[in-house]
Amino acid sequence: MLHALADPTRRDIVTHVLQGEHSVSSLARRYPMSFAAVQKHVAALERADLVRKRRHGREQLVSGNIAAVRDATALLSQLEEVWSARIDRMGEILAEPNHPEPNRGEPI
Amino acid sequence: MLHALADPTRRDIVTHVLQGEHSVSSLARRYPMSFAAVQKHVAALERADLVRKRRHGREQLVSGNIAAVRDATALLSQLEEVWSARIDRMGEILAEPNHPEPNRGEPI
DNA sequence: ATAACCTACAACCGTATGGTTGTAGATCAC
DNA sequence: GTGATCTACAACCATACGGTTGTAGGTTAT
Repeated sequence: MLHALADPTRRDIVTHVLQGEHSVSSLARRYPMSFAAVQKHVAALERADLVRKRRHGREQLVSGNIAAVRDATALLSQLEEVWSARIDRMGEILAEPNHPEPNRGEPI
Repeated sequence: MLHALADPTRRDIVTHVLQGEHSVSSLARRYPMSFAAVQKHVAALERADLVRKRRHGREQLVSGNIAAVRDATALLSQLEEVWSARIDRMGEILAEPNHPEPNRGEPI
């Protein structure tokens, strides 16, 4: 899923379809690559559930799935939480009376 | 950078080195793959500046760069902002008097 | 000095990725 | 019906990815 968002073209596609539905071909016109290439990008986003498709006559309308984007963001936020948890622990340790030397377990 | 975080092993490495410094070999011991493989992962994370290395004797101590993680999170958050901006616009449009049919520019 | 350890890097392999072109099925406009 | 359009998919290509093994250099311990 993060892999799907790692490509700039795909992020741009997600940005646009989050603002409203777009057909695959109208999306394809925005980028300097073939229709098939954009179609593959959309398929990759669809596989990651970042995007949904809805048939409308001969065209396929693509829209963004905000929930999946939030999931991705949450995943990264977890990393930040780990970091702040470490900071908290450091605060606790420093708050303790006569704390030992904080080496990495390698006694001198 | 998102690509660097797309791999589960690399995310796990980031998680650990955000909590404290670890040598490359001690990291390697955590995963069911060769030392060289883990070394490559660390190199990829270093290229994305998600991780820093510091020489200490014969070992190389790896630590996490929280700023880069925040940048990645911010990048995804921008997508969510686009979404909420759309919601806001929808509110405005609905608030307008006699709004026209919101088709996609294809007159019937 | 020798052995053990940590790291870096190159070479290789199978597979996935991002792109292309081409073909074919639906659907719409005329 | 015919032609234009939108989509899907297969085949192909070059490159990158994630993994392996092997080699070599620097550091520590004995």
